[in-house]
Amino acid sequence: MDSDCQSSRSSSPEVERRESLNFKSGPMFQKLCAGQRMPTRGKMKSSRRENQENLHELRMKVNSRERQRMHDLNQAMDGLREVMPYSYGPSVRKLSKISTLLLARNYIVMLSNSLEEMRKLLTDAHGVHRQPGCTSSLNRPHISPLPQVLRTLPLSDVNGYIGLTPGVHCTPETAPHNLSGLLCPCVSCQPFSHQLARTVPTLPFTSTRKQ
DNA sequence: TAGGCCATCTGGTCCT
DNA sequence: AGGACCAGATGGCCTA
Repeated sequence: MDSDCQSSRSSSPEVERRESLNFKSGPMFQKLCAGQRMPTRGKMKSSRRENQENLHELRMKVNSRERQRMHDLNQAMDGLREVMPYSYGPSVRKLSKISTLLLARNYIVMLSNSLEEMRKLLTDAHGVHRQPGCTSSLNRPHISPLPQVLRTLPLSDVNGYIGLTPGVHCTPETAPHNLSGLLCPCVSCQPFSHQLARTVPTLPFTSTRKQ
């Protein structure tokens, strides 16, 4: 293989099997072969075989690049998982891709809010007046700006920080839910958040679990 | 066993 | 022309 497989499942056997079995019966191969001009009878066999080999080689090259591209994408996804406060711990299953993206989004929102609160506190502390046009909210409940600490906390504490507790059951009637200025991940507030519940059972999103 | 997640292949489209 | 990107299809693995 031209690259190491980063996933838990080895890709090599699958790749070899598919590339050897599928290609020559595949639609692309058949189409391309059908489109070839027939050489003179004497050279027909060797020429056709050459074409097939070239096409096969080309296909293998394209497949390999695509595989590498997806591996790079997965590596980036792993990098994202590493900086998420939820994603480590022996008892926590690896986040799915969709869960990673949704949680990352919420995490960014959370950090942004923390930053805004921090700015507000600093502004208040130093008696600096707001600039015209500043939209920082004044009536939002206080959020402790402790993202560094957050990363070392147990999951339950993190949940508490972002306003989610096990036992909170969101309903469509009460949406949008107030999570201290954060985006609630329940199905009522976010269309795709239900996937979190299924893939991350240790997170307190069980109220959105699909039955 | 059904459904979710994933890796891979493939063909099309866009870009350089 | 060749490579990157994308989305659909397919099949394997895993879990509830």
